[in-house]
Amino acid sequence: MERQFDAVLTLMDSAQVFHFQNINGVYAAAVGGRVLTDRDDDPFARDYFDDERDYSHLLDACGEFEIARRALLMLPGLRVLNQPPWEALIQFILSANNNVKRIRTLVNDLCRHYGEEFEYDGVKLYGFPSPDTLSKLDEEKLRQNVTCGYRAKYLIGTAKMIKDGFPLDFLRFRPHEEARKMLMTLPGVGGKVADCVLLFGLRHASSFPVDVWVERLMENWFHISSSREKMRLEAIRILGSECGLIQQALFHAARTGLIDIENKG
DNA sequence: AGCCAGGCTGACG
DNA sequence: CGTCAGCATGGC
Repeated sequence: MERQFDAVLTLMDSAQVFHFQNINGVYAAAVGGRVLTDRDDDPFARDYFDDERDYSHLLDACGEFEIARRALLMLPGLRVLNQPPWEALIQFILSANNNVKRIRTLVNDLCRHYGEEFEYDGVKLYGFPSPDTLSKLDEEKLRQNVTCGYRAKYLIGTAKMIKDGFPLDFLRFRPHEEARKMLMTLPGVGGKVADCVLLFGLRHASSFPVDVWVERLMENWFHISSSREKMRLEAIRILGSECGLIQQALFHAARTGLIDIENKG
């Protein structure tokens, strides 16, 4: 039962999730209170890996966005994950103003210190700490164990709000922009982080995160040198209801140099 | 050495 | 509404 998705690209290199490991050629992590590998074929796994979705028609949605078509063609095995919302939220609070390598370090340190321990093929795996666990941490100790700097108070503050009843999972069923505004009331969650949580955790495929790479790409290829917010709305308008899936190809191609973001050669 | 990284917050126009 | 300094840390 081979999947058509590229496990290395999606789980290791795409910066949607940061705690997967290569264990003797199997890609594994603790997800949703269990061990999950790219070989699993149960309902949870199929949902997480977005197996049911048809990605082939995304090319048709690119419209005037020629560079998006190119990015998609270069990355046929890239999938957008359906992560547990809390896991996406924590990872992308840590992502703010950090590079991918360092995000991976922070996420793994957080899980190793405070998450539940699992094992796969003799290797220990760690899940994400619960909101309850995180909300009780001392900020100084957290910063000692996980060198996340000023983000420590965001993690703890957000965990407290979740524990106090913030309806995180429910936002999956609310309209995109309403869910986005709600997320932005959490400490450490601005527009960009909210968009990533919507896309990777809350199944809002119409979410279009604009980070520094996508911003540069849109400036140079569309001469839209405006705010990230305007870029976001413009991308949604052009690319439509699954623009987030296209965004992942654009982001990865831009960040890794697969496409040249500097000049429109 | 110094700029940059999947930005956010609060202050100030 | 928009702009902007400050922020922790480490990669390159």
